[in-house]
Amino acid sequence: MKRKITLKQIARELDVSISTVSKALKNSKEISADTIEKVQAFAKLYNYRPNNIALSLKNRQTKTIGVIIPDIVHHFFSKVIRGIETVAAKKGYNVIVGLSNESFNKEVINMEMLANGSIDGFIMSLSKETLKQQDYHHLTETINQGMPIVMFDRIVKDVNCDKVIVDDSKGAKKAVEKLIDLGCKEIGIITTQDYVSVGKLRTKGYLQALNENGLDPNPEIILKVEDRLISEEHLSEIESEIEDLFKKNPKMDAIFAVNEVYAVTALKVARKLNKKIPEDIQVIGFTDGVISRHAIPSLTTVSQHAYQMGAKSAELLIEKIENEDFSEVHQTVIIETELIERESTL
Amino acid sequence: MKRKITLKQIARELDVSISTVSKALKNSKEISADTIEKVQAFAKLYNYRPNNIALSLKNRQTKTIGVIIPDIVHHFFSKVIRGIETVAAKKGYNVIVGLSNESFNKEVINMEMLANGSIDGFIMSLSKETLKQQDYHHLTETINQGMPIVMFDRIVKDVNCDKVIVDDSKGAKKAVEKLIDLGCKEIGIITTQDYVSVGKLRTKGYLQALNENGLDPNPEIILKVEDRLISEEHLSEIESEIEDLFKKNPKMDAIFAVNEVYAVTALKVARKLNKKIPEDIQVIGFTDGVISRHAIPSLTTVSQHAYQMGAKSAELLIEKIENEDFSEVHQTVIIETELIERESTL
DNA sequence: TTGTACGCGTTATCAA
DNA sequence: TTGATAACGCGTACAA
Repeated sequence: MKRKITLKQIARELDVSISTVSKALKNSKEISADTIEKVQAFAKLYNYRPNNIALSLKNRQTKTIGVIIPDIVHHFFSKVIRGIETVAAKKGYNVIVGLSNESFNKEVINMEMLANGSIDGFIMSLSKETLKQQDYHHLTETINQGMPIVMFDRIVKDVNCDKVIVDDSKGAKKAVEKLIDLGCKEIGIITTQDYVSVGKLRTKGYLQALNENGLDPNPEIILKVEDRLISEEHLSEIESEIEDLFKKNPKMDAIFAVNEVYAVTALKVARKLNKKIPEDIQVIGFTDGVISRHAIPSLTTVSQHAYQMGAKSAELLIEKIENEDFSEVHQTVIIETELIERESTL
Repeated sequence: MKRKITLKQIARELDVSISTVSKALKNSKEISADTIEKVQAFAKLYNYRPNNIALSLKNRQTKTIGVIIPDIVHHFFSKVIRGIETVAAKKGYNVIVGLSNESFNKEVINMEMLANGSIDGFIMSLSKETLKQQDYHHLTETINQGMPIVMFDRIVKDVNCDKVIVDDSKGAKKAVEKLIDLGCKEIGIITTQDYVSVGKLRTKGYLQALNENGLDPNPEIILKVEDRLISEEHLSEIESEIEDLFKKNPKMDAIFAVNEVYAVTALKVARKLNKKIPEDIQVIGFTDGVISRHAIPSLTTVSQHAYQMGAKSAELLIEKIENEDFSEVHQTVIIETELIERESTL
């Protein structure tokens, strides 16, 4: 029930001034050994801790990082957060999380809420709606107010800030090349609508790999799944789109999927149609999460190193926060993807 | 580059006093229409927003909730967070996340860091180490300082605070009864070591179901997996423990697993040993996450309604924060589990 | 060696 | 109708 103790209360109890207490707690040599001991003993007894809010106000920095992501129930994003949190904790920062839920409005509201002094900088990945509307005023405004931002994964070029991305295009290309190496001739892709930047880039890599290897892209086996929230209620609709793809293209001998859910759904459809994996059809997915690891057969995937993306983002942001000098130069860090081979490829 | 604008700056520009500006922005009728208009126009132009930190200091409340969990890369916990965040956002609260990573020390450090004014209350689930050591001084101390705590899932009775749990024992019992109804006679369990409270309770429910149905528990088919971090490097060791279980008990016709990973690993082992699911062995897991949903065959599970647990926790906490009167009465809310039937049972 | 005064940004009370 | 002042909790330059 008792409220936290303050310098003022200690000062009153001990009949000294507030500043004496403050100094004594910091072992200032301005203060006599006697007083120091007395004050520290008392402070310890009452478990005194300076009030973070007061410190924030005084120092004009909160030692906390704001993270805004579209969704937290998502292996990729939660792993990024873990990376952020680890680095943040190491450097004495807290992490405050805002969820946009893929909505532009929630993204804006969350940012405005946090930008008014609650945090020292943002790490964020854009919502689909934001990407679609191409409205980035909330980003540019906070940047103009001198608050650093680091964007990761779902970024946008026009905004002038640090960025951490994966080479989506190259990662996809490597995956498709792997399939080609394994002898596949008719490689299908299950991807998203074009406005999702990462989906577009992965499709680009897919096409590049085909071209450079003298294979003609076949529009019949390029499936751009209609947009809806991944993984929840619409799974069965996605499934039937994929089933169509399989049925109409019996000669297809490989699938590259731009995310886990599409990949594992392909697995499911294949099983339903009595196609053996990897013997009849080989499958590679993008994003290495629990679904891929625990799928049966386990999925070969392109790992984005989500943890490293988070860690790197946090490093960049904290560097900017603590080093005003760097505020003009922005860098884009590319995290290398890695092909993790498992059972869904030969 | 420009720093956020403050009342003081507006006052200086407009050559009025700070308090006049403050009142004008609040449409106080103490202020003349002229002044109000002038001030508001200026404020709008410069996009004035009150500084949250200053408000927190003044109002002695931060409007943010601290959440401490063992791991965020975990479907259950991230779903809880989503529930917390939704309710928090609706009531104007922010969510700050601390990860204990199953370590007692990190849990304590995180709490101390946040307890010094950064937040208005905690929502937390204990780390395994804390459960093991049974040291809860960090909880009781913060409670004594008047900061409300809501514990969920991995709770402990001795601590006097609001709690949100699932009826683990009952949920497990229902699952095992289902298996019995389906004709299973030799139902094995894959569970954790006893100090993990939820594992112990689920095992208890399993035993109850057997007893009440006249089945003798067979210690041979009760596997308490050695403790290690789920899901990461030690998967193959868990797998071989489970494989042993299967091989030594060929008559076993069902498995109840206390979490998703154990359940899906059982699936894998069964496949390896050419046991058909659900024809030869039926499987039910606890915790309804992506792994279960996307497994092939998809897993019948006991859903804990993680989202509701988070939402309820947030409601309880905010009620305590905003209603000092309630601070003495603590309640324990039990969220009903639900059996979600899928392909791994007949 | 200790204390006073000020500032961080805001609001509330009271005085002008 | 407006403004000065105090207070939230802290740290520090400067005065005593």
